[in-house]
Amino acid sequence: MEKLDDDAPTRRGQERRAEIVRCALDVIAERGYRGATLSAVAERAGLTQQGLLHYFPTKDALLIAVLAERDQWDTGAARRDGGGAWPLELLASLVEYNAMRPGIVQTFSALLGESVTEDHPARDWFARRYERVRADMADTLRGEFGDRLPGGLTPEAAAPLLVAVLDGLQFQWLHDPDAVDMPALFRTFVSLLGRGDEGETE
Amino acid sequence: MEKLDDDAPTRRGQERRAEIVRCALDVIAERGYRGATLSAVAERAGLTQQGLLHYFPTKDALLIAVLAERDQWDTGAARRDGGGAWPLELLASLVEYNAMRPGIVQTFSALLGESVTEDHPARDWFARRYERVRADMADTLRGEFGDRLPGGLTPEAAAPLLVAVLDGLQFQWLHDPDAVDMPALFRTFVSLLGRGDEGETE
DNA sequence: ATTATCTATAGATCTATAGATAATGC
DNA sequence: ATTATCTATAGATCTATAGATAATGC
Repeated sequence: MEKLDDDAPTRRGQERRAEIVRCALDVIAERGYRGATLSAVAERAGLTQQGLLHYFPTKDALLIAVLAERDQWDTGAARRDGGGAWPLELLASLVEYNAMRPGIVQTFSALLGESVTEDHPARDWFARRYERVRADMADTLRGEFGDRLPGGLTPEAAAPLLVAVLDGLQFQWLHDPDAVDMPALFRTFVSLLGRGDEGETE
Repeated sequence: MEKLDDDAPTRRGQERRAEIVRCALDVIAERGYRGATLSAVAERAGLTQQGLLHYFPTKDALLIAVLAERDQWDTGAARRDGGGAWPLELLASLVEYNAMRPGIVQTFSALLGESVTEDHPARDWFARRYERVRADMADTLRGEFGDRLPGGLTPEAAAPLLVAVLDGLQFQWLHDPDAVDMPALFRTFVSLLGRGDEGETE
């Protein structure tokens, strides 16, 4: 009595959509969202611009799919440690992982930058994401350390600083990967938070 | 025997140029560089798009003028403390100052984001700027604290983290100024660097 | 029938060039 | 003379719509 697809596109169609989203990620990394033309994305996916609009009726619809992809990515990362929470050590290894994927880092750094401009279609998404990430991070830190981290900060103060270091290091690293050892610097910051008086090697 | 203007434009012309650059800063804040059309900048400056091109022959020439403006700004800030150097306290008050000028913060955050994309005309400028800022900051920290900060970090490790916190907090603050107390959070970070075991209020 | 693509094209923009005209400064 | 602006316009793009055609799945 169950219908297998309600209005669900065919499997084939879903794969094609996913493929187009992947191409969009690439093109956004190269030119940002405003610079990413439908034609460029379509060409990379091997179809015409009008063919692309068959899958995503507007350019914004494509962006929404890109952001949804990122949401899943985040959820996946959170799930890997079991409970929507990131202990510091897991965060550090996430940064190591990111350092091997400059493309995806570049995509979302470019989008983050654009998103502060007025009426940008990803503006709300980033605002909400930050709110959520800060709250989750603070919860996690509180669960791990209580009301004070070893370094002396409250979870509510440490959370936005952690996020800031993550984002900020990405920009420096994208501009000069050889000069900025992103994973090592992040670990240095983490140990600064986690134990106030550990010696750090540069 | 001295000629007052070699090929220098008239005073009037220089003022007009400065005015146009200010308008460009505004429009970039609203739409980023790629989204900032010459017409929009021209309209804000009260002339036609072709009139604007009389002062800046290409769009990139206008961007270069915008970045030069920022260079002067930075130089001014560095000079305020006497020697191209920023002790931590002065940095903290710079952040307080920035928190009162969301427009300019937004302009350069948007440019920073765009600059990671390929062939962006500001790409080199940001890469070089970061290199210089990190080096200056490390020098300053070393001059102030020697080879170890009180919190245990080397100047070379602390410098990129400081820059990352500055940039990263700006994005969060732009997205939600009420939720993110940028100056307070920056001070918290500074005191984490400066003294490993001070109590922090949230 | 539905899905996947394509050709054709409308309707906006965008940057930049060419060349005219008015105003300003020696 | 030089500087400041304007009108006109070329030449590219860009997003999106309309409608045709081929392929796929019940």
